[in-house]
Amino acid sequence: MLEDNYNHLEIEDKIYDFWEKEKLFQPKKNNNKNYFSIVIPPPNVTGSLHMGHALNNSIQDLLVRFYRLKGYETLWQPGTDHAGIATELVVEKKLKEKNLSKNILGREKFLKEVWEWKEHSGNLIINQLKKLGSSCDWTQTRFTMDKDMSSAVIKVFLELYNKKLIYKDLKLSNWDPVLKTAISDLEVEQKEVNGKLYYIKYFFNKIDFITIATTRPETVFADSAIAVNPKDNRYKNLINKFAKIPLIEKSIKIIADNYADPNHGSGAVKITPAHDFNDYEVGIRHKLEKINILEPDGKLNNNCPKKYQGIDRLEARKLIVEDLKLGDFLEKEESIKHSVPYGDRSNSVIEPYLTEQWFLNVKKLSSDALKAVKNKKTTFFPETWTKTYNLWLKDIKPWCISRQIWWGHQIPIWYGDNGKIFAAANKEDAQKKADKFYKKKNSYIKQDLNVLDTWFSSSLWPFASLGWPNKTYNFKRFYKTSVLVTGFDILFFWVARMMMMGLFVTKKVPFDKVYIHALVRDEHGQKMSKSKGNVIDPLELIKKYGADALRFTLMSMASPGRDVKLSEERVKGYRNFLTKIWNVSKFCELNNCNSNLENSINNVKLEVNQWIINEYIQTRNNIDIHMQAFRFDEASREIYNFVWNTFCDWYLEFAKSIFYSNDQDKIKETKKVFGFIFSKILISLHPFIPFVTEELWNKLKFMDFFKSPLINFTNNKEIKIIKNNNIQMINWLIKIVGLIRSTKVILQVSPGNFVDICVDNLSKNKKDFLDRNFLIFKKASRVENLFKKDEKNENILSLYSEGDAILIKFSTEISLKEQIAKVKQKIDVIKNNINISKGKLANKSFINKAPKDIVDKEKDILKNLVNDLNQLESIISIKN
RNA sequence: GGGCAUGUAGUUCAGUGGUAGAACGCUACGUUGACAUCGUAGAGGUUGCAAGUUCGAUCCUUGCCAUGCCCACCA
Repeated sequence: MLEDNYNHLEIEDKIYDFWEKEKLFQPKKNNNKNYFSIVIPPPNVTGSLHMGHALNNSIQDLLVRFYRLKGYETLWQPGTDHAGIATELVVEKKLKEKNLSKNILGREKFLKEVWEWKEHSGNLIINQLKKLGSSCDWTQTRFTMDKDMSSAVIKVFLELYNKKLIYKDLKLSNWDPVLKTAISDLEVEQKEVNGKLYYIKYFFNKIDFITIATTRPETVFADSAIAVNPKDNRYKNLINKFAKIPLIEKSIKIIADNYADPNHGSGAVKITPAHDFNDYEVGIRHKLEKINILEPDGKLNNNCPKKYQGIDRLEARKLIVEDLKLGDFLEKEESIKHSVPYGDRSNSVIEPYLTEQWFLNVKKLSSDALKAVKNKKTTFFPETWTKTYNLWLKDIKPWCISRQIWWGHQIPIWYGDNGKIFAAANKEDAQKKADKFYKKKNSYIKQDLNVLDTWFSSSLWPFASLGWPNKTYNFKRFYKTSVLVTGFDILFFWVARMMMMGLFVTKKVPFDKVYIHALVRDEHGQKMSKSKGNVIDPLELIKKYGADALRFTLMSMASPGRDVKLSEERVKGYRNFLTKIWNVSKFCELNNCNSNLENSINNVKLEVNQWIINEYIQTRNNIDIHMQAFRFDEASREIYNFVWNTFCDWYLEFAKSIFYSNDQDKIKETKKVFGFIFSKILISLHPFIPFVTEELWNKLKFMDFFKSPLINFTNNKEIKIIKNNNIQMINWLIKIVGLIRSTKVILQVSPGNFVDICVDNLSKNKKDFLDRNFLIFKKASRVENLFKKDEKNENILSLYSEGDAILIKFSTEISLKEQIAKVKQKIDVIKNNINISKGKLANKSFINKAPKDIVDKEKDILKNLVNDLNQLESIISIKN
């Protein structure tokens, strides 16, 4: 027996263990060409599940389960990402608690710590994904720092290096002084802040000076010129003269360059090639000296006066401004709003900093990536993201791929004496190369200390996680992958780079389609953040309402191109849906509705049973259409409406009437159909709410019957719509029931009261239909008997709807006041509609230009309206 | 500065060139047989504003307004 209430806490873990133990997440090999594969966006190994993951993985699991049930050979490839900087920060924080630091430990010991941390906490996120119901093939789980993944990374690096697409360069890069590493352009966030613009005087002699404006006065020591616009008449005569940098009295030249904007600041700008990207370019044009004034940690170095050395640049700024004031070098200061670059991980001010870094020439790779999307080898959904993708790739800059941290793939480059470079897959190979070059044994080599940007290995994920470069079954069978499901926030970081690398390495696009979902926000549309305190923890919701409820909520709200605004109320609502389904199955069990019908569906005779079969097929077809179009919101709505509004509200009630009758044939057939459709419902619902459906499949013995757990039940015999026009008339019957019910409410007759009706004025077809289906009609409408139309009684009323007329007789006195008022209201509405309709039909252009079926439809509408109007008016005249 | 979205019921969102839909919420009422985590009925709309195309626009076009996001730059 089924328990009274659905208890997700007991069931979800139990069901998950069952799936996992039975190895039901592994691809079921088939010999047809249909396969479906997804690689998971690997979560950070040290991360924990947030609402974005919940949405992302619910969508993936929905797709994977949907296609698995369709009989596709299906793989969901899982894994985690080593997340270089993020993980290093976490471990460093841990060390700090123990009064340790990575520098105290040294590289080797530190990395050991990180590995230990990974072993210790790396399964957390995976276990959380399991809570959600994710049906990944965990036996294939990969980690981006695993041996295989690492050798894939090195192989690709060397290939790119040998093609000269990876190169080393000394130039300005974004430098994070807290993390003490270079970062890529993408990792820099511009933030609008309140700052000051300082106007500083550079003197030519004791009296004359030129004023420049800067937001960064601390960089004066790095100045190597002052630029003015050659067309700027104010400064024309100063070009090629020398002015002195305040505080250090160093002379720098005034140069002419179009970069100087006469309308900006004072029109004269100081040029600091080593600390500003634009100035760097100017410096190259004018062959200016690059003076670096910062230590890697952002403190001023010995290129600055002693007084400021060792002081952080932001602190030094204040000191220098004070000193400029004292020396009368400061003309004025202005408060301004300007944007300042911040590191997305450390949240510190990023410095343009002159260092030697490794770069990947992505420009060369981008053209194939653009072409592939243009030729629709890969398509985006929603399509509009294509534009964003194109825009970014068209204007792509070299990717700085080296990081001065320790946790990551160390760059496979070795240096010999004099900095001679040996690129090799491992130390032995490098040694051999070096020895050959230096013509001696055990020549000195040292590996490059840098590691690769985490996104470098991530960009290889679709093929490397499937086993490349080995010719594994999974790689051959499942690449290119079917869909990539991801958020728009990593479109550049990840998606575009995977496209480039995938095409470069495998010559194939890594995925057929890219589904881009939006952000999950709170119910007011606010971004969830710890500081706002509006973070909804998916695990808490799962605990409270079940993973199924959370999943269904997320799917129902996953409308394309829109953020998901999540409120707990919604989750509660869908929890109720689960309860509803649970209760249907109790009904199913109570009435022994469990049978296979697939082979005898053509023998179903009752119209109501034929009707529900057709309604189901229609629903299933619609779900298929929506799923293929990535309309998970529409798909979930479709099944929700069918289950609740069609199956429960009507069919189940109809079935009751039959079950409680004496007609054994009808009972037998209806029980079969009820069980059959319910089993189909469980199948259709399973991708959305896998736990409860699997549990019920099992409990209702569908599993015994179909010889398969629901998760990979694929023996779906095609069932077809039953062709019989009368079946549709169940919907008409439902409308008549509604008419009787609402009439009772208007007249304030208790809904429990029975009435008699007269249907003599209906068409023969409808009368016959009602007669055949009187059993189910009777209970739903609470109609006791039929009466003849010549009967006279005070309590008889006519009801009209769309050309149908029935009489209704109440057993008690009724007050018609309410009804009359209602009818008058209705008459007004109809009159108004008649006017609109008449106006349309009187319009010659409409008649001539509108399509014929529209005009005919309009004529029909008018006919029905006039008909209803006449009948309604006759009621009023009688009752008055 | 450039670009991309989004404005529809109280709220969150669908949808359609031909009489505007759902869920939640709200109101009233409860028919013994799965379910009160329920059922029945109902109220609720100038589809952001304006112009254009059209026989007809909520839908297509343009402009404006509002909101959100992305990219670039800002001495």
